Amino acid sequence: MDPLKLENQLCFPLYVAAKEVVRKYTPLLQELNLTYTQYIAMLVLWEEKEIRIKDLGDKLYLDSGTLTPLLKKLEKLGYIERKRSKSDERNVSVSLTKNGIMLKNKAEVIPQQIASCINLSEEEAVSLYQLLVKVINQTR
Amino acid sequence: MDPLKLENQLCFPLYVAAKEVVRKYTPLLQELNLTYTQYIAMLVLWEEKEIRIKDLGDKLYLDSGTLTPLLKKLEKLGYIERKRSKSDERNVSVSLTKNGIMLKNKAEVIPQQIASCINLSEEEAVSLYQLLVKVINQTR
DNA sequence: TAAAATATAATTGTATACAATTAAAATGGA
DNA sequence: TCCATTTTAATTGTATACAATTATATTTTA
Repeated sequence: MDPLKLENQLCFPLYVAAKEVVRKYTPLLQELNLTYTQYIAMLVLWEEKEIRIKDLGDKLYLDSGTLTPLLKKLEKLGYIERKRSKSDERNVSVSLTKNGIMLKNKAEVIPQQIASCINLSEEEAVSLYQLLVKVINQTR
Repeated sequence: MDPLKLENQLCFPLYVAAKEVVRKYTPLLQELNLTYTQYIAMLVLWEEKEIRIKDLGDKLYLDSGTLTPLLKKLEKLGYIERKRSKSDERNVSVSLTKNGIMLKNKAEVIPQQIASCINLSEEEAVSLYQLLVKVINQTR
């Protein structure tokens, strides 16, 4: 058993699966003018209404180097607004515009479309989810 | 159960786990002057000695848009050679240099180092592997 | 309180990813 | 054979990721 063989690597199918699933999102998200990363940022905003970039980064496991340009794009698209906090000027918060709120309707169909092409049983999906969470918690 | 909640998304922990595990590789691979993507390309070459870019792309799920600049970097580092096939000039093959072959020794320690920080049981690792393969096969 | 430390977003630089296109070579069918 | 199709790598353009640095603002501490 050679640990340097590609097929003996656990990380490689993880890397490929993530890449390929994200790629599945691409044509669906194009209808909303979003990329996958922009989409998960919108997911958070549809829950939170308003959030500091710092907290958004903690949730998405992304830093300002990724988020700053991404959020500027979402702002240019008219989905969000950015504003610097008055009480602590280090913080910038983002919040939904009317268009951003409305976009949620168009997004409703996406999870089902993805689920139907991933096509795991309920038990498999739960099991995969739990294993991934375990991996994530150990890499922190 | 809101399917648009971040925590109800299967893809999101998949995306994060892949990202974070790849990030774990980064400091280890720096010792070899490699990035993760360059590393998996080297894994294939340590098995195959020589391979067409097309076949390498099929194995790694990457296209020439990613591989061409990446392989040029590996060539510049002195780990591989690129040469166009004489019998079919559309094909370019890559093969290991002496330095590329020797690099394998330095890489031997990496799988164990990663395994120890992912820290899943044997059964969990097998289960995760199989679920990921299932996902990959369904996204093709 | 003044200096040091910390926190935050933005910037810079490097390396993917990938869709779409291009260019060259090879193949197949009329 | 000749032309349309296919195959392949390279190129182009856009969008991440992330380490490292920078610039401000805030908090802590001596």
